[in-house]
Amino acid sequence: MREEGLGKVTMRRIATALDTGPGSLYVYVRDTEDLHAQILDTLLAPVPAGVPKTGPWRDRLKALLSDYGRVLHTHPTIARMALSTQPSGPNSMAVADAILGLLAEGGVSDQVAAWGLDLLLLYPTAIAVEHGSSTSLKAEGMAELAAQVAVADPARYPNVARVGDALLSGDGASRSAWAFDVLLDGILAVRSPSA
Amino acid sequence: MREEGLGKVTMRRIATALDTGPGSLYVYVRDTEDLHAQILDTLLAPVPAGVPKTGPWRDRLKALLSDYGRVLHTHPTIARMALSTQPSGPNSMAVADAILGLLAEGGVSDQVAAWGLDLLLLYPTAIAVEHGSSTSLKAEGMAELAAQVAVADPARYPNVARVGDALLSGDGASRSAWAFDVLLDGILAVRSPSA
DNA sequence: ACCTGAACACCGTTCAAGT
DNA sequence: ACCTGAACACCGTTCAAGT
Repeated sequence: MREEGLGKVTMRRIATALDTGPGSLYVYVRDTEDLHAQILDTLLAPVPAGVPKTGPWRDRLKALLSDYGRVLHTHPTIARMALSTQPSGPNSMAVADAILGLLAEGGVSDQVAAWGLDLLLLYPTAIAVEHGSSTSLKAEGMAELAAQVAVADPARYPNVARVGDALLSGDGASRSAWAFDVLLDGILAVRSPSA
Repeated sequence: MREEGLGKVTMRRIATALDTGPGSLYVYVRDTEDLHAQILDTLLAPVPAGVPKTGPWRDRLKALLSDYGRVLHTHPTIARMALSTQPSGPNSMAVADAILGLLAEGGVSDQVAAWGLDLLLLYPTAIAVEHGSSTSLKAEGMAELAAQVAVADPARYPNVARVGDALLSGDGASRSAWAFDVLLDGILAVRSPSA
């Protein structure tokens, strides 16, 4: 049934792919949101098993988050949904459980891990949505930003001018790896929420 | 011109509000994306000035990021755009400059600040998009999640079961404040990117 | 020359009407 | 009883035709 979704995943597209009319899907799903949620959960099935069983917890956690990000990255429409709704379903739950387990292994308290989980999942999801818009547009925006930075009036924007090209340095992969390190360092350093 | 946008901000809606046909906006904007970008930049105008001029850099930075988040929070359609495109325009630039300045004040290296800027802006943007879907849906999703956590099979999901209610604890404001602390602690702790 | 809105190609969702 | 697709209410974008 819900096998392919690399392009835009819409009700009508799936309906016509199934040789039926729109509205027929509403027997199986309540909503477009629900449709996306069900697809995401099936896409997530192989993720928890793919994480290495040995090695430092931190490396395993980063591998898990990268895999999660990769899934969303290839399905931007689904990523958009994952951002607005807490993913539910057995496989999403398995991913969450694995993350909590690895954080516990790293000595993170349950309270911090509970809130950290959301933060850790939010990053790859947001990145996937960010890259969702066509790549050409992204490159164009980058070029525009580069031009703006280069031209930035040092009097009005002293810090932008000083930092300069560093703002544009690095590709997606190295930035993601760095971001996971920031998040994990932050989670290890932060004090427990006083909820 | 572009004054109100608390609901859904669409080409057609603005066009009819301006007593003209759709397509007429294309004289002023290239795209829906461009429209949103221009609106965001005007919304951001008062933000940099609103940050307190005295006090610890960290508190001022958190105040700035909160203000940025508040703007996006009241305009979810715009937030969606801000997630997919690097905000451009003079006021976005001023916000970026202020953040870089505060990080420098905190002793963060330019290299780290450059990458940290993106990460710091990503969080409030993603949260704004997340809250974009109608509040009732969010509450429903929460209830569903609560049910799932409560019912979680401790054999299959041992960590979810153990952490339990902590996953659902805290409101948006306290979670956001905590997340900013994680990000800042992480940025202060992380090693410089080896770009 | 410049603005415009009809037209095109899409959406999600509902619900009367068929099987 | 159950599935369906015509119909409704929206979108963004283009471009021929008017001013």
